[in-house]
Amino acid sequence: MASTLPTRTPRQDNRREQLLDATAALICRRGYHATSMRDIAAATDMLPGSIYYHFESKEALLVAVYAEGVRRIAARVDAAVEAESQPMKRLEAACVAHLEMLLADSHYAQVVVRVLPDDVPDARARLTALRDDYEARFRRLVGALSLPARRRRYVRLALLGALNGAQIWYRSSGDAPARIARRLLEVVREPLQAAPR
Amino acid sequence: MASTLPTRTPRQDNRREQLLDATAALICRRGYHATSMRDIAAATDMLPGSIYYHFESKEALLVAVYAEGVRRIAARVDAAVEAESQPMKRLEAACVAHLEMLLADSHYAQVVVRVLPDDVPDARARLTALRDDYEARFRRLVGALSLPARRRRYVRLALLGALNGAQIWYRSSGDAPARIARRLLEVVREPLQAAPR
DNA sequence: CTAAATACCAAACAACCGTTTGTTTTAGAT
DNA sequence: ATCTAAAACAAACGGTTGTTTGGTATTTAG
Repeated sequence: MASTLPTRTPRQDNRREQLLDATAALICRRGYHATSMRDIAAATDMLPGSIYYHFESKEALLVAVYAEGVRRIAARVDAAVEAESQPMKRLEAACVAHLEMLLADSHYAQVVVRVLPDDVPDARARLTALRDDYEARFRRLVGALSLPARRRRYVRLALLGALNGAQIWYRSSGDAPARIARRLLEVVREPLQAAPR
Repeated sequence: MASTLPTRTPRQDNRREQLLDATAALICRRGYHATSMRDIAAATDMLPGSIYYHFESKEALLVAVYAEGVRRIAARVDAAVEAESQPMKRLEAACVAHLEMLLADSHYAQVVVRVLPDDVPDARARLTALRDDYEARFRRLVGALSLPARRRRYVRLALLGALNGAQIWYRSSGDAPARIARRLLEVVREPLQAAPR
């Protein structure tokens, strides 16, 4: 017990962060199961066993990346939201920030959406908790729109589904993430023609 | 070359279909990489090697399940759409059929949405082609709504994203798939309050 | 009835997996 | 300069992976 009591400050050449970066990049491109510890080691110029100095398991490494992903996208969204005051503008800012992180700026954030909790049964609970914590922001933002209560839930779910789905079809050659975000929000905001032809 | 020229009709006790069923069920629950050939064999009361009589590789097995998934959900959606004539009713029927298959009725259909083409690089092209073929239906259905041309694309993408996203949060204890589908379509159809508070 | 093709078993293959162990190098505090 | 903990190496562990090979019932068609 308490085998590492005499702890002094980490070295400056600590490569823990580098390890997280590489893992995020690999998992976000190929998925969790298709990424091996040896892949991660190679991307970091390490030997596979060395990773275990920093993380006790592959799963723990994933959870760390996932948590960092939530932290980063949440921070970016929060900052964007705080810059606006009108509820709809705040929601729009959140959507734009969310999608910029998800499509372009952060491998970490992409892992949060790409890795399904069911992919890693033993970490399922922790991953969903992290994700729920993040998505609570959208609950609040949609809640501020003064919609009928029973619509709120589906507006939020539709919006998040539409945004996250972009990860599948997005190409960097097309519309920029911010524009996509606004267009998708626009779909939810403005009515379709309701009359039959 | 042409090693299997003398082909006669398959036996009656052929278990190919059983194999596809088991694979669909397993992949839809745990994902492609987390499902091993031995898992599939066990679920079919076979030995792992025996699978290779029916499919030349694990990848080929996935592609077969995926293709069958597209076939089934497409058939169901087509039938539902044909029963309606008004464009919006047709789209609604498609959404309902899509989500019923995706959330409850078909493991095959669930595989189509759960397995990302990037999970299996060597089959990527075939999987995306199959998926695109299916989604073309929604392109046509949305196209019939007489929307401004530049909105069509994002309406389709938002709708499919919202529907497919339900696979993540759906619980059988909540709203039924058909109701969820109508609620999500409703979000796209009816305007949010646009005025600031 | 018989020949041939179907459908599977049984057993192994090499490669890869996540992880452990013992040792060595290296940086930072004293 | 010395000592210690941090951080990595080197090499292997047992287990699992997808797949192959050779043999054997079983069924169907002529």
